[in-house]
Amino acid sequence: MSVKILIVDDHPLVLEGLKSLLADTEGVQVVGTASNAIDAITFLKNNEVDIAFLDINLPDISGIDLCKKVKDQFPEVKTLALSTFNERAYVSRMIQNGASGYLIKSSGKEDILEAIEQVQAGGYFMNVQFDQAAPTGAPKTVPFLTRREKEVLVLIAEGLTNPQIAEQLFISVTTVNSHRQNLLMKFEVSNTASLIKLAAGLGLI
Amino acid sequence: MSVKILIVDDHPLVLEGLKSLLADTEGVQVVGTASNAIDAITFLKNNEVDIAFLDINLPDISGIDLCKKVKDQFPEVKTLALSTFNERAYVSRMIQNGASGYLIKSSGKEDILEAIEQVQAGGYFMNVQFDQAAPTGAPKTVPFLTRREKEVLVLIAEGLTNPQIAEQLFISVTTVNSHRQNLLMKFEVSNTASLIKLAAGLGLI
DNA sequence: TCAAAAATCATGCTTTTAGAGGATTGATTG
DNA sequence: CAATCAATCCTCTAAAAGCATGATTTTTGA
Repeated sequence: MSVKILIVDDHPLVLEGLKSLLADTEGVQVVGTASNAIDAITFLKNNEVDIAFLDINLPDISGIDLCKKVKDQFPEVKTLALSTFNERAYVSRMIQNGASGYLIKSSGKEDILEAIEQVQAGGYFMNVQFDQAAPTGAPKTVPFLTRREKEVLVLIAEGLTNPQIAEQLFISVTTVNSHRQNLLMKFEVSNTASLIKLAAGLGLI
Repeated sequence: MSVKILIVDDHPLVLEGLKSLLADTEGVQVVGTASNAIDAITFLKNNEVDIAFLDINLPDISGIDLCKKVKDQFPEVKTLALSTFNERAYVSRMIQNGASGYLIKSSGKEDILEAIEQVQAGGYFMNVQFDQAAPTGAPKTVPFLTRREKEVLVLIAEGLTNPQIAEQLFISVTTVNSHRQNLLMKFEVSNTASLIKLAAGLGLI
């Protein structure tokens, strides 16, 4: 009996690539694909799936949220995060949300098959490149940000100054500054440039 | 006689996906793939190619530079830029460097085939999504940056301050500041946060 | 070769950030 | 209920960034 796989990614090329790579493989069967979270959930309701490959960047909701939804509604479905370099740091969040592993999209066929094997056996799979190839100042994990911090972060990225942000959010400049300091602390950086670079690399802005 | 295609991308999945999409298509033949610029150039030296699909983010040199190299050394080869959302703005630079068009990686099969047809006929191809889906404050074009400006930009993104950058580059703080001001001007922004966000979105850092 | 562009430096001024050290309120939750 | 945490506000200082204006020297490309 073959492992039933659902692929969720909004890039037809990735979909096609994975399908093609897995097509001629014994014991593995791509039973469906989806390009957004809603279709993915719908598919899971109506079909039996062993492993769901989840892209981290989806048009409607983030892969992280989708992962949570899937594990909540379909706990028997194992999930594998699909990420690119820049999203490495997201992965720990996926794992926290119940993912059984992750694959970077530049993985070769061997990695992918190994991942499926491991995960299907109830284990976890992590690309080895994960730890070594962490480029330029990526944090170990995506810091947990509060609602307000996220708002402030976005406004900083849009180029607003503290006074402007204060005006926008109807709060005092000192409060904005507090959030700003907290952001710097949580990202373990010491200025706006690094902050924005990291946040951008993590897809937060 | 079929159109001979070379695909240059460092993601096996994209390579596989494109190959798979084009495999069963009449009149189109993927004659080779490369995952970096050096391999691509080598392949072009030894093989006849009609159209080269060039990923914008390659491990060794940027797709923009590769595009230039290809057009210099192999003017008869037509080039098609492969980009993701975030790199839209790069595309104009590719066109300036002689590319015959671009495809975003989320294109479907129809788009890809149409692109090949157009380009092979001597025309240009642009995804329609290009103009409409320009998100959050992207500039019309990627500003042209000088060598020094790029260096300074990277160091800013790494979180260095003007004094630190000055020390690093063995130049005066005022000079660093000049470059910084020029960067702000060229990107049409007024602070570091916006600058880094844009630069990150364009894959410059 | 000659003009444009790049890289270099300076001065003075204002605004914004970064950093330290608090303090208060309200909600959540074990 | 007490502890925790988010969100709010405060003062003060020093450092850095932003803005204007202007100038000299290399490079480089047409």
